[in-house]
Amino acid sequence: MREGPDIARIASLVGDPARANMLTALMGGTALTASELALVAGVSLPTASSHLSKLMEGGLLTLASQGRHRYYGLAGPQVAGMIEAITGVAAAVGPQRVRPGPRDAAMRVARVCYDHLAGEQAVAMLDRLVARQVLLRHDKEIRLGPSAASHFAAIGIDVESKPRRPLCRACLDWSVRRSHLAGTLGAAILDKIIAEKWARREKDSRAVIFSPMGKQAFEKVFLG
Amino acid sequence: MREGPDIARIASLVGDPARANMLTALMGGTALTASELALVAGVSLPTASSHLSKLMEGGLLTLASQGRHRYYGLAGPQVAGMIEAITGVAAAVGPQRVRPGPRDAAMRVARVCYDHLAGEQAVAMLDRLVARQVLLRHDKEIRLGPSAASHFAAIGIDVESKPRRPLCRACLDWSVRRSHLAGTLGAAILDKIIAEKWARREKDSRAVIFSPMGKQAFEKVFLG
DNA sequence: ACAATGCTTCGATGAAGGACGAACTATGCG
DNA sequence: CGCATAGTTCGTCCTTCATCGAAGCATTGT
Repeated sequence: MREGPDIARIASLVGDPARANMLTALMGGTALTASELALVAGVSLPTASSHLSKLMEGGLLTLASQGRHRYYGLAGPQVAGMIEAITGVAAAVGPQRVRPGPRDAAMRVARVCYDHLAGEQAVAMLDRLVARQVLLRHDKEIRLGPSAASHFAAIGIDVESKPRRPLCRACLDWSVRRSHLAGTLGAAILDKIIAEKWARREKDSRAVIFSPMGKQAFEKVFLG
Repeated sequence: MREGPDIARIASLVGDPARANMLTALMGGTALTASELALVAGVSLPTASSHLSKLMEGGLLTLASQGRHRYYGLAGPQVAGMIEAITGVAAAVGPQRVRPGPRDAAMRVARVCYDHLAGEQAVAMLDRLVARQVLLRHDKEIRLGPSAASHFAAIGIDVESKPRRPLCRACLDWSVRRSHLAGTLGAAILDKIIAEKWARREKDSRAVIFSPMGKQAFEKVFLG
């Protein structure tokens, strides 16, 4: 009636519980098939298919067909950011729910948030990096400290080249209610954790499980 | 079914056209009465009242009763940020709409975005401040340059004291599709513009109309 | 070629919720 | 006190849309 972008259309796409569950599942960063998404959404395959075509039409998802599998993924960081923002409001506004965070203990400790690490571990990591002044923080604004380049280079992460996406971003952790590190640096650190096999992704979940040795290594590098 | 914050509940609140219009109107930053919101939403008063109580229950609005008037406003910056994020996705995803930006030409030039300035003027301002290195920008991250303190002090804006909200933030402008300046600094600049009477708020709209002299003054200070 | 798997389309059903008019409550004004 | 204005509550209508079973396509495997 008054305005350009059709915000109600987008919001109502997210506003259905089945679709919201799908999108939340896709925040794990990996693309999923229609059947998997039907499972997490708790609906039948036809119903899921209908939801998926709506989300596609709304531009929130991308589709990669591989043989008879069709992998759906989030359309991009902007969409992920929107889901994050909505999740943040929902978490802030909804302490009427009994459980204050993720039901699963493992999810509280460490989980994937689109392409970076979230949960207690991630919050502790950002805290420590800021305390050691590897990163400098003013509220939501995070930038590299003087020792950042050498610190991250030592573990094989390049922070010198300027990527198109923001290098550092604060992302409000909805279980701990404090910020963790997002952006390309956050993504690179998660890659590192998985590549070094310090932790593995829990199947069908966003949870990230550290091995005892991996936890030690992670803490040595990031919390030491 | 799987998860903590009830994101579908929040999103579905925004997902109704009438409510979306109300929230968008409240992005202007000023609280509005139920009748005014009924008007912008294009619904009858009873319908609006029903929507408003739902938004209240969802925690998206605050209410200030003054006599027989009840002023509804956005619950806070987090909610505003969420609306922004949704608007961004809707704008990015919805070029199927014929008009690429706000219908109203004045809205394209300058408008209020919750508590700061948006539109062509605002985008030009950020560009210029970055070009002059008053502000330093790496993608979404904006921080103060060396000359920022003196530059803003000269026009009566204090950037030294650290506020709780981020001082600078990039906010994607959905009409121009480039960033403008948000955060407390963005808000302070808008205050300045209004206080100096360089521009006035258009009634019942987010549009900001510069006077000829005000435009000159603004351009001298921020685009000069 | 035939079966099996993965997914989509079709059609019918049912429930949720948005719409408004009328009646009710509350505040302000003369 | 009585009238006007602002807003909410109630009851009812009606549209929208999520849901599922069954059937239809498409791709892979034997």
